[in-house]
Amino acid sequence: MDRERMRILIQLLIKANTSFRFLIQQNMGAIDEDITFEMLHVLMFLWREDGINQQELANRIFKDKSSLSYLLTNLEKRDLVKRVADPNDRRNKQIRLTSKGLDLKDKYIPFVDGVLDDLTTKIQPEEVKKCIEYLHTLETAILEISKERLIIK
Amino acid sequence: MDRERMRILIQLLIKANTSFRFLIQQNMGAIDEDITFEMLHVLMFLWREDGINQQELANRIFKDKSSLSYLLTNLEKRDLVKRVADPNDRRNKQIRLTSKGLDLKDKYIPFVDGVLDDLTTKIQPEEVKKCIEYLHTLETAILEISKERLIIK
DNA sequence: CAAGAATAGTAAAAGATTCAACTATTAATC
DNA sequence: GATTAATAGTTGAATCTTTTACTATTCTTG
Repeated sequence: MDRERMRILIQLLIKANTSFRFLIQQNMGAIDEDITFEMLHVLMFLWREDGINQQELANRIFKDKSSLSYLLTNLEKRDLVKRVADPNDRRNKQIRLTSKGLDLKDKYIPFVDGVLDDLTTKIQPEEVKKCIEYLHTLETAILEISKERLIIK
Repeated sequence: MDRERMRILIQLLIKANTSFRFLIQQNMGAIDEDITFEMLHVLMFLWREDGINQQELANRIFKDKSSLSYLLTNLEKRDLVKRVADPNDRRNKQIRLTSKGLDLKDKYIPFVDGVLDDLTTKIQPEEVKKCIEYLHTLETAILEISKERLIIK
């Protein structure tokens, strides 16, 4: 019974994730720019914290470093970001927004905020808070088991 | 404040999803078979409901029909499934497990169940139940807004 | 200080996803 | 019954993700 419930929970996790991406991606078309959900995810972070190094950025958006490298290459191609060697540690690359990349902020933030606001009209604040807590518990559990199984191997 | 909370919730959703896939994929290597997390996801469903048509399968595992087509091609290549035209509606393809595909069940189900059981040792049953409820609310909200915005467009 | 270990980022290859367009088939409409 | 619309699945192209291996750089150890 517990296992079945957990299975249902994981399925819901996958479903909600897929649905959210779809929601954003489908409605991004209204903004006349050539970026995808994944690029937007990167940009949204940079709009908050420009100049962060690549590894930290990968950690913060939960992407593999090589996935991020690919995405950044595409963003550089569009002249939205620049990779800059970190003077303090030449293994690192800092990611900087270009002025063009910064300009997109005014286009996309109202859109994303609009979606987030729409969501808040359908879920009670207390529900959001609770959902965060429970999901955090789940995510922490997943990470712990990941570690435990790594040790066993 | 509400928007910020919602943002945090979405981030957690993405993170938990990524973490779960990683947990499964990393530990699948211990089973000496050449399948990925995504293929396993498909197989797990077929082990429960063999012979389902492709569209229904895509719906049930929340994948785009073309993604599923790609995955099924890979599973067919490995002789794990077979596509069979549906005699009642020739637009449809039914997906059937081969005996080889069925044999994998005994290898993978104990593994996946083990992971799910591990998770249940770290989260209270009541927490799982609540998490399902809240996540379902979130997912329903996402779908509703998707529909509303589709109508607006 | 030198050697070995660890780290950040890139690249290649394969798998996976998405979007748009297509074909064959079925359903709906007149 | 004929025509139009809708549906299931495939395909191509681009994007994205993962794993592995690599290089350059930095850190750690003796």
